[in-house]
Amino acid sequence: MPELPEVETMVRGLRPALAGRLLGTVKVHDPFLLEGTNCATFEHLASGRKVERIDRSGKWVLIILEADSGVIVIQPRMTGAFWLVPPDRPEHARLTFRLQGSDQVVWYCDARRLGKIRWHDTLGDARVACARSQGPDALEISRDDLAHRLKQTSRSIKPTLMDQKVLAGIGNIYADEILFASRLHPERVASQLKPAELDRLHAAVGEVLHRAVEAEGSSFDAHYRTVLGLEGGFLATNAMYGRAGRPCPHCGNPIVREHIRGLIGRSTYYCPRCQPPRVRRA
DNA sequence: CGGTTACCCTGGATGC
DNA sequence: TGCATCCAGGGTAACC
Repeated sequence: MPELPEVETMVRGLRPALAGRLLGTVKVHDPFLLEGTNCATFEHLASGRKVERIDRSGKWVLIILEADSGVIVIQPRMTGAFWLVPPDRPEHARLTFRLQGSDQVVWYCDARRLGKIRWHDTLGDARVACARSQGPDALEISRDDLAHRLKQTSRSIKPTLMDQKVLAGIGNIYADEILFASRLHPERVASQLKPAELDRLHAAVGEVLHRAVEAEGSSFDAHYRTVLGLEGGFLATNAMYGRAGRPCPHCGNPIVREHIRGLIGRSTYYCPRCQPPRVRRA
């Protein structure tokens, strides 16, 4: 469930706790999440290093160590989360960062163990790994780059927006909000959007994601919390996600929940009146 | 090769 | 009350 706004909230919360700090012991509690290296190697490489800064790439968290001595990349995927507050080890803790000269501990927890933890020797290696599986960040992509990328596929617009190789950061919740704000049906063919529709879509990507970052993301159950354990506020004000049968905030007609073509097993919420499958005649 | 589907994993909600 | 089933969905692999 962490999409771009939730991961951005994690990164902003981690910065004051980790940036510029010297790591003490780093401990992996669950080797299942670790890819490309073993626990002993990872712990040896990371422990005792100074954190230079925390970055985000799409839905990934990058913990960049000083003097290009390594990068820890964490993909929270569905249920990964960071915790600063609990003094004792929380449930589902998979990775622990202790800090030198402090009692502060940063926990990475992941109930469903879908998340991934990777070590990269250099920032260059980490950037290559990001670029291999992610397109431009959704908050940075230009209108023309987005338009060009959507032209390349005959898929529906919703699964295309959620394809991290097209642009990085959008998942199921924000795809629905963005398409509502753009007045586009989720099954519109990505390559057939008109220039005016591409304008609306590009504006909506930035507008919706910025609004969600301001609200510190979305929480619909205990899985996602900010690093202080607080709920994100986005779902208190959102238009579509989780609101089947309730009135569309624009036209008042009931919001529909469906499984759309190309996205089996995931719910899509939209307004059939405001988001018609084809362009209405003017 | 592009598009679609199955599967990974676990906890909470729902159904009988 | 208890057990089985379903559902959440990010991402990748395998499939057609």
